[in-house]
Amino acid sequence: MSWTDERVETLKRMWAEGQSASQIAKELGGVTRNAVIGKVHRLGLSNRVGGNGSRDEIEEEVAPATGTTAASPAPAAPRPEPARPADPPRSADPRPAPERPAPVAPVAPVPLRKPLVTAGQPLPPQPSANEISPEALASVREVEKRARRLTLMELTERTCKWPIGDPATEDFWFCGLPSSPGKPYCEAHVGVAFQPMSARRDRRR
DNA sequence: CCCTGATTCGC
DNA sequence: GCGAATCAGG
Repeated sequence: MSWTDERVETLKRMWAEGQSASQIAKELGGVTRNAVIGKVHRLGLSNRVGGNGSRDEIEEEVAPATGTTAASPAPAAPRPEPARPADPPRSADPRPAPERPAPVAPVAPVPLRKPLVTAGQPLPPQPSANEISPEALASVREVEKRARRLTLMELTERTCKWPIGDPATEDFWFCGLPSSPGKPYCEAHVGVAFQPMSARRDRRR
């Protein structure tokens, strides 16, 4: 595989989206995450800066470094300190605003997520204490106490993706325990997710 | 152990 | 330019 324009484009897009190198490699196929990372660096977009506010330049280039540890006390960065846009803009302002209702914090501490998933159709499995073996149910209850409570983004190919709680509220997370190889759920949840046809024969009436 | 990105260096 | 091997972490 070679880096065609299209593949590079995909790489750039996914990298900008914050996808990991391994995910990108998987998507592209035919390359490893190392290849992706290597390419990312060659493209000069190693610093994953999409819209981050903290601009920390790492412009250190201590040249000498002769064998032993150079005891140079560091050049002491000059730090120009660009300009403090504190509030001088309102230079000749004879009558400052009476009062500011609120300082207004630049960032809301709480995302204020509520209707993340409005009551929709595709509510996942959710065992309805229906026709599930008692032992399997017990196992699930037990396991859910130890669930890792992962968020959607934290799931990987080998974490249990069993949803727990109400998707419409904050009380929602994914099991996250190690999933059975090749299965989407951990052992306990596999037990309730995949039922033999024989075991679930009619109940609809 | 799973994963992440960073770097090196022979090709 | 490429990417496996390796490094350095979480």
